[in-house]
Amino acid sequence: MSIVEKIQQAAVNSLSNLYNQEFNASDFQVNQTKEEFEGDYTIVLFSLLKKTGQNPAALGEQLGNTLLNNYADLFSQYNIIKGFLNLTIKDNFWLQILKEQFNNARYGKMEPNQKKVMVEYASPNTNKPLHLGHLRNIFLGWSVAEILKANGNTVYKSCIVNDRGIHICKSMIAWQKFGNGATPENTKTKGDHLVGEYYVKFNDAYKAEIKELIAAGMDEKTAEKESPIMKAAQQMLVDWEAGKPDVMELWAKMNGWVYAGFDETYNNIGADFDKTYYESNTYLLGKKTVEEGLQKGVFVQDADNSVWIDLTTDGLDRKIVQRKDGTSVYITQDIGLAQQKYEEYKIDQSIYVIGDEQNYHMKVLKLIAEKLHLPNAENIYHLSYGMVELPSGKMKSREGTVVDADDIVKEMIDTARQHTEELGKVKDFEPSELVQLYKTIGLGAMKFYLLRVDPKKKMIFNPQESIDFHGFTGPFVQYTYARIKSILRKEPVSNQAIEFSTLLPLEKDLLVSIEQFQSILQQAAAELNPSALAIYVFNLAKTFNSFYTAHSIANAESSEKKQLRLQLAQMVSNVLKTGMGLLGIQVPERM
RNA sequence: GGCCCUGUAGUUCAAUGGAUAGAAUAGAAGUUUCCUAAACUUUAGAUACAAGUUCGAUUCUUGUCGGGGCUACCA
Repeated sequence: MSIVEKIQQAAVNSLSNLYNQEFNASDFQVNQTKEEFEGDYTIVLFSLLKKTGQNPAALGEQLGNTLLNNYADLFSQYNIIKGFLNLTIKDNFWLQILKEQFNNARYGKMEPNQKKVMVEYASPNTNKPLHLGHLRNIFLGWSVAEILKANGNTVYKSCIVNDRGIHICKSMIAWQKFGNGATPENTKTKGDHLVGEYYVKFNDAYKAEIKELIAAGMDEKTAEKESPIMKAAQQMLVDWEAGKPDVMELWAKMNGWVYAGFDETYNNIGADFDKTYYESNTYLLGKKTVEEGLQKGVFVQDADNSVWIDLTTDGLDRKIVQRKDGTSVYITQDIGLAQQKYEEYKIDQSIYVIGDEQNYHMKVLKLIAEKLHLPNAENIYHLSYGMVELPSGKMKSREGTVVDADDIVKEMIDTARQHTEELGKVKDFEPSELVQLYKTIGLGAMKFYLLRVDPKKKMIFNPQESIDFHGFTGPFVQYTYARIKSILRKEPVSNQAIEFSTLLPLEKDLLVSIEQFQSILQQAAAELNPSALAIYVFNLAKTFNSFYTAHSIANAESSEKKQLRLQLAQMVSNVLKTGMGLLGIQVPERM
């Protein structure tokens, strides 16, 4: 039980006795006491005034007194300012945590429970490489999955690869036309980048053709339709759906290049999946669902045979679920896949990490699933995150402002190397250790920068700021960790329990913060919000740095103090490592 | 047009309806014979506007003004 819950429980018991009424924990708002007041935690009294018929001062006295008398092991003193009852927790409480947990590397993580969750994330198209927006998605999805695991859930990470459709055919046509047999090997180009180049070439050729046709007297709309290269792409899609062998072969070959490229990127940034779905396998799913939906009267068929769902009573529109030619649309296969996920894994919750531009789509998906009474429909959850923008505005492929994922990662690692070399602290490092260190720092900075913001909000990616290694950044936390490890290498922690006495303010601050770790983990899981964890870890590191500057560990005032501080430092390092790990960020032993 | 999101220091971000709105960075001033100065300390600086609900509003409601997204027989 957390200290906040303990306080709430104690308050419930106290007031229930005093007033012979029912109170529950949520009646008591317990906050950390503001720095300018004396105390550790504060009970806000205002909301209790009506129920007790007291004024704040009287109620505060009464409650404070009772708590002090009945929970003498927990509270040492209290004071009341306006409607706030400030409580000071006994040092012994904090010291007890240290005593029991200082050697527990798993501190904060929870025991396994029965819940199974799937987190779908990344979900790229195979016609171009990953970009900065994908990185936010990937870091977020991965971290949320790990946070849920740390809370005891069984988690499956999944990915749906968008490997079919007109966009893929565009790259294929352009490669046929302009490729001259180019392969990743003979061009020394990463496969996803190579395919992306042909996607761009297609669009260039397409634009040129339109221009030509317009010059020949055609109007723009017709020109767009009559462009030979576009017609060829459309024909290719038809051929693909018909399974034409040479088209299938080319498709498999080029997708293979892309997958190899993606795998390299995933590997490099530490993303992994338990299950990968391919749209080419799922796009026919959901046809049966359409049948059933018609039977149930959830869907209606128009005269031209297209199938629709009317969501106007839910404040949305009429939405198509099957074309007049009988083919599935995007949402149909999503319904099918949602069912398949459930059947395969019997999941209790299905989380989709998808940008907020698809809010409407996901709302429709869930509504349809509910109306069809699909199992676990109510547990479909769209983890909607905001777009990543540049200081100059939105990324636009047309204007060439899209930040490539591989490029930016490389740039971060390069900057880490450059900066580390300037500091000149790594003269005795092995070359392999250096490579690892630069990657740890560069990726750490990148991940922290993208995860420290509330996922729901759109964010600005400022290239200059993102490679800053000072302040609210990943490297700041990593540095704190490395400093602790440096001490612990020289001064081993004794495994013997030590009887401690009293705590200095900064020592207590650290323990108060450490105590909150599990609550933060629970909060991050409940909100599916890694930024809560990032902020927490940063604050803990900051507190430690203040402590480090103010008090010596190795040359502490007494051997008892030294042991206390060593254990404290070890606990901080454990929490930092666990917390950063859940963000997908490694921490170096030295830097 | 309809639906949804959003507006906090110069900038990027915090704040389950609670105390004097926190950080970081940029600015100003300092700290190294002492465990890693990628650090620490001090300082100045903000809730778009207007009503309402409340003991109390950055938070909830309404309106005004900004910014963004969605609204395809695309995915």
